Amino acid sequence: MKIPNNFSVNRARLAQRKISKLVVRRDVLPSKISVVGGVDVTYLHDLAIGTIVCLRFRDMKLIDRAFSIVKVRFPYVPTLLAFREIAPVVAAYKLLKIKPDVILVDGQGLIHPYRAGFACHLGVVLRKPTIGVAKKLLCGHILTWRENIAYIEDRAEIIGVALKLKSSWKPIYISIGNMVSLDTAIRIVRRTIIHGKLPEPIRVAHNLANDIRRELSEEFKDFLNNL
DNA sequence: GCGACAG
DNA sequence: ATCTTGTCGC
Repeated sequence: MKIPNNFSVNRARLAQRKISKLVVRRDVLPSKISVVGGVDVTYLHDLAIGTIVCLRFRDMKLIDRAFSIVKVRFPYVPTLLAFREIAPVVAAYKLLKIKPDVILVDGQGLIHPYRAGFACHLGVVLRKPTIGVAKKLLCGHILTWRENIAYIEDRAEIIGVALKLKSSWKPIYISIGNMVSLDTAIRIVRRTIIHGKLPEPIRVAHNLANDIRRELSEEFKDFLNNL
């Protein structure tokens, strides 16, 4: 698939400029978090499978989950990921019985050239606290390490942190999405990491998405093979 | 102009 | 992200 047309890209840039202005960088969430959400999106041909899970903060137990399957309407373009993934995630969010206090997103928040990563985009659209957790850096650079954490700076602005969970592992990159301060975002991410280097809500959402994709490809095996 | 570039 | 088994390393 090719980049849409310049008009769509320009519209997306204008939208990102507005979204970045709507991002709330202070804590506007309960002081005692009780439910943490996690989202992920996976693909099967031209279908996007969006998942969202709710874990009880106290013990990271799964208490609700939902998913949606929609046709992909936007190609993957670095810096425009949100436009590709937001539809399936919002659709899944609406199906939840229990709404999370804060949502962990697989991707960047403020660590984005226009300060409008997927976590910011989703947080503004849902008017919900969100946090971006990414496995790679999209922009900016790592400043001085203090223990296992280092700020990420871009154009003279601190936009997130790199966190090394094991000396031999590559760091993960944490940035705020909406309605949380960076300090709170770091605290929440640290408390939700149990296995591996990703927060439990994101891992569970990722596993759910993969399970659904496997079932789908199994169900339509013959049909898909003839494409 | 060139390179880099979340999932 | 996805196509994919064994395999190198902690």
